[in-house]
Amino acid sequence: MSGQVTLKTISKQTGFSVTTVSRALTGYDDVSKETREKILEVANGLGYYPNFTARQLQKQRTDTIGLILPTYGPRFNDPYFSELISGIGNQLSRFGMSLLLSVQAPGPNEISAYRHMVEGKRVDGLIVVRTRNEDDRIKYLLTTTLPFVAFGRSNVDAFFNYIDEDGEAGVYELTKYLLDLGHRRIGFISAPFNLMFANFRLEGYRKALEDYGIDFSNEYIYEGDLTRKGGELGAKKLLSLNQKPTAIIASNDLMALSAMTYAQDIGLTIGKDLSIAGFDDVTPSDIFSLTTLRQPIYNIGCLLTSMLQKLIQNEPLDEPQLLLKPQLIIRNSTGINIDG
Amino acid sequence: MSGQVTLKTISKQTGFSVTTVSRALTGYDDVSKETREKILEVANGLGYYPNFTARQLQKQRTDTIGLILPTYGPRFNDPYFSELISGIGNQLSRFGMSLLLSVQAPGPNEISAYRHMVEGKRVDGLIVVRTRNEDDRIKYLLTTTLPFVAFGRSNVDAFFNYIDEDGEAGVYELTKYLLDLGHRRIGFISAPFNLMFANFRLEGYRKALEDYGIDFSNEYIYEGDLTRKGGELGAKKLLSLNQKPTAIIASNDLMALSAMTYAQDIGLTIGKDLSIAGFDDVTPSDIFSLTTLRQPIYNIGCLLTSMLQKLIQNEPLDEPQLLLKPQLIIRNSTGINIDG
DNA sequence: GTGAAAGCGCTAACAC
DNA sequence: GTGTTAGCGCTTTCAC
Repeated sequence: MSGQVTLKTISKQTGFSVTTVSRALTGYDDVSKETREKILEVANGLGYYPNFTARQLQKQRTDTIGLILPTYGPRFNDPYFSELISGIGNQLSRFGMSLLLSVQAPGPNEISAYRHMVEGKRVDGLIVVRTRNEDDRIKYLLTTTLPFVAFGRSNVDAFFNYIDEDGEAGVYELTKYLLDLGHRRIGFISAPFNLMFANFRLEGYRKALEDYGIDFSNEYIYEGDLTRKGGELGAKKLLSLNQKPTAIIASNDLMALSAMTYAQDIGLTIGKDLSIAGFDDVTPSDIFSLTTLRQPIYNIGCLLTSMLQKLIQNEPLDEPQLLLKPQLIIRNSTGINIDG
Repeated sequence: MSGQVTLKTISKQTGFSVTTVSRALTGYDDVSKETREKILEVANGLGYYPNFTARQLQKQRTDTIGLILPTYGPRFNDPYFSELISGIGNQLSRFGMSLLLSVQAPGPNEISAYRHMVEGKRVDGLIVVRTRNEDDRIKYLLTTTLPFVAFGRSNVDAFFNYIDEDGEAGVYELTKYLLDLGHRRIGFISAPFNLMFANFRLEGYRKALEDYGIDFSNEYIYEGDLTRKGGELGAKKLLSLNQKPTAIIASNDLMALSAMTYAQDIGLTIGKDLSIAGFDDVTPSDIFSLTTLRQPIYNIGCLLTSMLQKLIQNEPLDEPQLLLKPQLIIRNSTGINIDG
């Protein structure tokens, strides 16, 4: 590996000490102009590039943040994550930082993946996504000193920084909108109940019914898994009830879209025989003209990252816990209830 | 930072030298059983975790591979990348390796992003995706000694390892299928021509026409940008020709889907008035019943990664240049030509 | 202004 | 078996 150009190489070549070379290259002003120029010239000629690892070790800083995607199965088709990553990546690059990405399904190995990053000192901070009930990852991170930001709240007994969508308010508004259209039997295809956002969204639904004096019935709730399959099964179950719902809300667009497909397959006209709404407003939802609640996921990725960057720099956060209001996007998948 | 537990801490605590501690913990067998047990006990008690950076520096190995996503604009909604990342991530985790991810649009800064990873010695290898004509990234990597694998071929004057889909064969088959359905005017919404796969796919189209004795006309070709917008514009242009095409092939599903939407909006029935086909078979394509060519992107991610792992280990590759045949998936978006 | 020396935390070559 | 020594490439006191 004689090809490797280090400070030592330049030092030998120029006659200056490694220290001086380092200072010249880093831009310290206590190096004479001549020296600096000479060193820069040689460094450029040799194609010097600082060794990141060495710098990290010395500085005890990696300029890298970590993200562990909690994905099940072989794929994560939910466009949710790709938009998020895009936002994070773009924001990071503005500060010359990098992203260390892992893919690890929730379960016994998950915390190991976090430990690996945290205790192996691989990252300066972490972003936790898709928070859960009494989230183990957050509990773990709270025992460490590593800065982190969560996308989502969690019911743990301690303060932590997060950004979240106000799913409750969003779904409340959506449900009210459907109620105002005359719907009285509204099905709900939920996300897994261990996910925090599932409960908030369901709560918005429950409250809206309550405010309209309509009984909440478990029959109308289906716990889906956020995948297309889940949406289909949910629609199947709800639409086979004696008292079929005239509208269905799904906890994410992916499930809403497949519920829609299922309903169409059994001959229902969406927006007339059955209203369907989702949550997220990811890519194909507008093509399907799906009524939904928009989360600006790309922006949230940026925001999460800049929050984390501030935490790492020990700068104060103006809003350590940020609750964003999703925007109700009304399209053609919902309409007035024509069913008695 | 007294909290940091290092080999030194354990060394002091147990009385053994740092070396011995290191060897005991790494599992060398030249440490006595007693010593090892004692050391392990103390290490566990203290919650020791090896410092990754230090290990990297010493070993001159990062156990990390790099991926720089060449995305334009604020978003990359193409499910393509998320599936790829998922495959890469899962394969990496099997070997205890990590992924360093960057997001960098093609352009003057792109090579800097590569240099940053390569010359900063941040990764042991790289995956290059979405190869281009005379791909600068590949040319650059060829000047280094870093192992890399490309997803896609490129017309550079040197050998390199890649996996690619045989887009030419795939589109040839698809075009023939449409020709056999009686279509004679077939539009083609291409990917940007600087992308290698764009040309291969177009070539498959051209050859099939040739084999059927049909003139190739530039009028029927639209250079799209792989986004939804591009598909819409392409459909608009092609469907406003005097001699409208009766079928349209798009270079990816995203464009095919939005072309489909556009065509529906102007009153055409897909599969009857107009046949549409895409390429990729990403998530929502089956919902739309889009005829397409399937690329197993998740698997390709796994394959790319295991190829790269072998290269890094200096193991021989059975197939250093792998050309996969995409699978034609026929759905309802294509049908016989009813137009004279 | 510049250099010598120390050290970040780890591993490896070589003694004993 | 275990310890000593050296070193990965860099930054940072602290002298001079």
